[in-house]
Amino acid sequence: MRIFNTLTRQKEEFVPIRDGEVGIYACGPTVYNFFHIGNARPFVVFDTLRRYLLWRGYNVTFVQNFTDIDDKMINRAREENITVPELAQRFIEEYYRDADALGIKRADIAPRATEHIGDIITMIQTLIGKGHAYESDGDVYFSVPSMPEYGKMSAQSLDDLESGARVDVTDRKRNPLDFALWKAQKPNEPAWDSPWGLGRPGWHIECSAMSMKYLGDTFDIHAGGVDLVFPHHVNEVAQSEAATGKPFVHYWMHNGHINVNNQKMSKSLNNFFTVRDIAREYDMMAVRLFLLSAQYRSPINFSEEMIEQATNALTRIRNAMELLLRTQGLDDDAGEAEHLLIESLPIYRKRFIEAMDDDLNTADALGVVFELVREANISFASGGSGEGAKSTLSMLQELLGVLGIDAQQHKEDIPKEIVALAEKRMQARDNKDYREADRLRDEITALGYMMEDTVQGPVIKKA
RNA sequence: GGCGCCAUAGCCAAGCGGUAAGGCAGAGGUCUGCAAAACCUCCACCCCCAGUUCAAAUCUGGGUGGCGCCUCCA
Repeated sequence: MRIFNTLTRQKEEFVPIRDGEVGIYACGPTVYNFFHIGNARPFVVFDTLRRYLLWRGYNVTFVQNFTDIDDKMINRAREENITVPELAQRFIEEYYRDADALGIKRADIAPRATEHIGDIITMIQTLIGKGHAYESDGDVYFSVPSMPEYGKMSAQSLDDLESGARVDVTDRKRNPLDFALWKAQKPNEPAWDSPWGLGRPGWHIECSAMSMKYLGDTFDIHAGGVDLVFPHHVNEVAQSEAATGKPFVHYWMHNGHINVNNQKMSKSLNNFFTVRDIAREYDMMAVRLFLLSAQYRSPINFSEEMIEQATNALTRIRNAMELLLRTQGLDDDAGEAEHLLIESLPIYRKRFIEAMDDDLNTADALGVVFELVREANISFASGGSGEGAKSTLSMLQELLGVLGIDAQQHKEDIPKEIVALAEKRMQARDNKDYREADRLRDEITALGYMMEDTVQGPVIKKA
């Protein structure tokens, strides 16, 4: 597999540190609110990466943190008049509710910053001991000039950064670029005891401490949104490598943004859509399909129209799967088209792999899936062998499963009254009383269901 | 000001030197009692201008237009 590595700004062949094993750390949410569709992109994209690597036979350890202490947490807790831990607990639960709906597998390890204060303190002590950090009035800062390579990943030299520095200038810092590892307690803030007095960890240090704790000093893949490259990830690299003297991460992956009207979606512009709100109106699997419809590094525009397009595309997949499902019960002879399709199933798999191997090109991979859908429709339109339908369906499900798209229509019980109406309609139809049949179908439609007459008989679906 | 990214049909989106995948929408048709679904056909001189090459959407240079990062941010 080839992965675009932000470190080198090019696609590189992915070679894991240990054969057959992959360690991935993905920056998770700050749990102070519902997450928006822009937040959802990395969750879905890197979940897809994980699923793909697992499918290819790797033993994957996937770590995604919860940031449960920072300014946003403290402010929000105050507004809500609850404690920070209460806020965190609530939005971790809400995170899982939305993430589950999007088909995001739960991380193998989901560490919380507040549960790793000890690890963080130990790491800060190491940095101070090695001369890469210093205490100042209860704060601890990382000394950026102590790492000459600083900023390499963001393609910015120390000089560039210094000239354009817009960071807070505090007299506690020796250099404006230095960043906080530990922040002394301010009035009414949650705090933990430390060698520098009461305080709390800075943002960047938690990811370094937790990722290395669970994945080792050097691990394979670290992922997140592009906006995290600087300063978050740059700082992680600096402090981690300063602490261990070893390379921190081999491959850095960064997803592009989701825009609204070609503008970045952000809280300050107030143009964001939470996944929770979208879920009220749209199928979450369509949302996932939308998120995977472009290669993960390119920016994509969010709009209702895009979700509707994805919804219709999803329906096309579902229709084909239903056709295959119905055909499974049949015992017709396989036609020529079917034979050809069955023979070419491995080719679809191969093309799918080629697409995914190319830096997780899900857009291309989806193209392969849709071609398979069309061939399935052609081959099984008027019957076919149950066996053939079964293998086609399982290939389709396998590929969709890698993308995390559960296209299986969830079997809902059709209410008895609807079934009764459908039976009456069948009788009317058999009697060639089409007027009555159509009237009954309209009635069913009005009740929120759909009737379709297929080769295998009538089908009732929820509209 | 510094550092990057992008520009393919009405809307999305692959393509990475050999003559434009796929999805949505639209038009016509086939099938069907009618619908629906499905299938078939149609719908792109790849932002502009130069250059390299037998051959460029694909490489180079220059424009133009959009976006991002440099500050909390997925």
